[in-house]
Amino acid sequence: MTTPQYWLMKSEPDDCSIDDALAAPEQTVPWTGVRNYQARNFMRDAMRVGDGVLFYHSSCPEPGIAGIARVASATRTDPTQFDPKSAYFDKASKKEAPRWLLLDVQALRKTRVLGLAEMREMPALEEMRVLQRGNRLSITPVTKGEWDAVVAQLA
DNA sequence: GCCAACGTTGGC
DNA sequence: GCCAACGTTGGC
Repeated sequence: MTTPQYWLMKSEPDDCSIDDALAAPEQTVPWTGVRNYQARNFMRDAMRVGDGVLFYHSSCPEPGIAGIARVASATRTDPTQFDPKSAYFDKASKKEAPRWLLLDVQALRKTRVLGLAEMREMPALEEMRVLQRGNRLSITPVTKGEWDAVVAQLA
């Protein structure tokens, strides 16, 4: 039994919002489109079923945390890398050695949006990975302290 | 649309 | 292995 871990996962709401995830079967969506090795390695090497996920809306009018979710599966091959019609197609990825993985994310509840500006005002989030200058990772680790502070702020 | 910041690619 | 050029991310 390992201690639960916490993550923040960015999604463009035009692509998959917290509402979309809640409306999916079992409130679960395959997290397609991760095309960054560091983020992939988090999924493959560190994320475990049951880990907490802050569901973050990016590239939208109101960026911020929009819901709470959980990791719902281990990793498997992301099929969109082999689909020439997909925006996530990767012509350099070979079937016999897929580069990209996904895992399932289960939405648990929608929250009010905890916006970026409000997050930056929270002392408990001062060192939060996603808020660091220049961060572009779509999946970042969240400490228990940060998780608790976010959940309390949303309550 | 702008632009800062970063990751990846590819020539050498 | 270096590093310039390029593409992408993502807030504003």
